[in-house]
Amino acid sequence: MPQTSIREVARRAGVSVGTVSNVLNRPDLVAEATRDRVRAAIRELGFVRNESARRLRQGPAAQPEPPAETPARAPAYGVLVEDLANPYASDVARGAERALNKAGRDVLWLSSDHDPAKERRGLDLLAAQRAAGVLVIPVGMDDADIARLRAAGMAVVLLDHARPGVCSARVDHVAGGAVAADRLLALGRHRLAFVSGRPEPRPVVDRREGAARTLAGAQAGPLPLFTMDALTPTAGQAAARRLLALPEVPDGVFCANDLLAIGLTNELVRLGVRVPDDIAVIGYDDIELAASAAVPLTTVRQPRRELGRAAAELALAETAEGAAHQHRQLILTPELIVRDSA
Amino acid sequence: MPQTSIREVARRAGVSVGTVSNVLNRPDLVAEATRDRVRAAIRELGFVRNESARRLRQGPAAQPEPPAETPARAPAYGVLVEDLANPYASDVARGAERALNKAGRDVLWLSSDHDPAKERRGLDLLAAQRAAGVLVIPVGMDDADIARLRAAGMAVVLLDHARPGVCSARVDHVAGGAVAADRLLALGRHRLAFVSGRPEPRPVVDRREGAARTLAGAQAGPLPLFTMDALTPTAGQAAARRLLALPEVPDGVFCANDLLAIGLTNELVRLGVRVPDDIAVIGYDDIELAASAAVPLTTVRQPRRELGRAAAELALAETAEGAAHQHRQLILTPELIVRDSA
DNA sequence: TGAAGATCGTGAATCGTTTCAAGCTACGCT
DNA sequence: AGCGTAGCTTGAAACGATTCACGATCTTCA
Repeated sequence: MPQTSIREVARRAGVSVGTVSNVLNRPDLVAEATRDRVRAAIRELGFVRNESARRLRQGPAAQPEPPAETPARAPAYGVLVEDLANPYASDVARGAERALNKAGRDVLWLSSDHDPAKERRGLDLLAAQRAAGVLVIPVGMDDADIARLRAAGMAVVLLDHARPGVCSARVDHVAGGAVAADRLLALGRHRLAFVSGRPEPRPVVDRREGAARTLAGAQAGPLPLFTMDALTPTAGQAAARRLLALPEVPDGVFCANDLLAIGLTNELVRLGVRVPDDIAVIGYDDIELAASAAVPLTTVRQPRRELGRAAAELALAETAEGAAHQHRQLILTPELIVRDSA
Repeated sequence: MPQTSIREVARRAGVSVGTVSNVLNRPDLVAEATRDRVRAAIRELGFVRNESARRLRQGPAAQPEPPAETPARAPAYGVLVEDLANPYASDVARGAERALNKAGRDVLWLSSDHDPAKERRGLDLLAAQRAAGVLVIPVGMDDADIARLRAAGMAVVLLDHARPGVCSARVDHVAGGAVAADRLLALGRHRLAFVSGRPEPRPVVDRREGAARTLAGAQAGPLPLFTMDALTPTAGQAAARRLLALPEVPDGVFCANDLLAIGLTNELVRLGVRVPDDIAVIGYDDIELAASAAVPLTTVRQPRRELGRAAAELALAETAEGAAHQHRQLILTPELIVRDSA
């Protein structure tokens, strides 16, 4: 396939390439008759602008967006999440996308599937494409990765993680863990358990630590850790069976996320355990399903949309300010949502 | 920011640009000492290849992937889904991604949010970037859109929809609706209802039609339609209340998807209705949550991963075969998964 | 010693678009 | 008639990487 170029459009319309480009980018500079002829040629030939050439020519500075035919566009932002199937991640990313779209920017999503190698590949892809920036829930990035992105002129914003010298937006998970623990204590629960997924990421560690510290402060018991193989409802079911098999069954459970908590609660109920009477369950995230679960879930809400929006704004600011940009670490506060499960 | 180019790397390493390019793409052609010098320069300068220039030069033919430094990559495929928060869509897309990754291709996700304008913008973005192809759950595409994509040299595969002259992969939703209806009839249910989301997409219409036809064939009653404002658990809750308010409460409900069915079932149970004894509920999709729901959901399974994989293979074939490619419409068969809810 | 390879490097041409100084017309004004 | 101006259009020079025919050196062997 020979890929129709601006040159052929020009020939067909009987004008120069410069004129075609003008029609595409500054139609007001072109006489109406000419404009129409060019537009017709574009349609007839099925011409689609080659963005690679455009970007190559334009250099890194690309402007927002003048009115245009085949829409001239600023480079897109990438959103790289750990797991597209996780409602927490996709909600954050959607919040970010909305804000970016509002600013006229396109968004590409990539997923690392918790695999550092895939994460790196995705980052390199964005860097090579000279994306405007990337918002990333990191799973294994190091400073060299960040340096490479910066070298490609990209803005970098970390989600749910912090690192000096890089913009980031996250919630205070230690505080989140603390409010969960407070709630369980207030309900008079003392045989507690923390259920989480396997390769403990920092945010989960923080939640546990926040809870554990609160318990310690209240002279309350320890917070044994139950590690499942993922943060999914299926893992939650397994966790329920594991807890019930314990010599001393807990009366309060704090789950690392809502999916886990929902699976766990459902399985408990199915096995005849009353929630919250026999066992109180607290989740984390407040995903949509938490409210409509069989036992509406008490949980620690993360302001996910806002998190995404805030991250998007940091990225846009970094892009706009260039070298003058001051990196900022945003920390939002999570909030306990009391429903039925605890 | 001046964006370090291959030229500066060359200068720093004391070689020509051609040699740097060779180090990048065919390192075996370069003497070891030179290679090391160039690699060092690349590292020191934080050089990142400009993919725009590469693609511009390479033209549409881009090859798979020789061993390389800064990985040279074939153009990516786009996956454009209607709604990233929908587990059906993300599972299909993940199946596709896995297959494409296995073939050494990168994948970018875009979401149309059910908005035809946003869909078009995403397609145009991919076309302008000269992506290798796109797998799309369409929400408003027309033939002109497809022509534009083709003109940009892209492979196009429709997911969950069919259209003459375009590759597609989907399940037979009429059959899916039929097995659901059969199940309800087998359970002796006759006051049935169909619950769905608002702007009825074709696949949902098909499900309903399959069910309605089966009922008609069995001389069984009509299948009244209840339209909610989305296919979400929250909408399912609302649907439950609406059904219970009916003068004649149904004893069997077929939901357009699992999220709806889960929300509906949970709300019914909470309101003291027994599922399936009082009301049997059948969902559609068999998402992960269906199995671990409070009342494990009887549902019509779509082989989502396979669907994605099949679509990916169609796309790869189209890319490989070029003009010789024969467009194919794949139709897979859904399967009833009996659990507790019906 | 000298010729034929083998091994490495070079540098100019190229991809498709944008940009911009310069050119061309037609028109109005003095 | 002469000049200035406004309105359009042109054509060539970038942008950064890849490619490839061609040189330059070095080995090897008669």
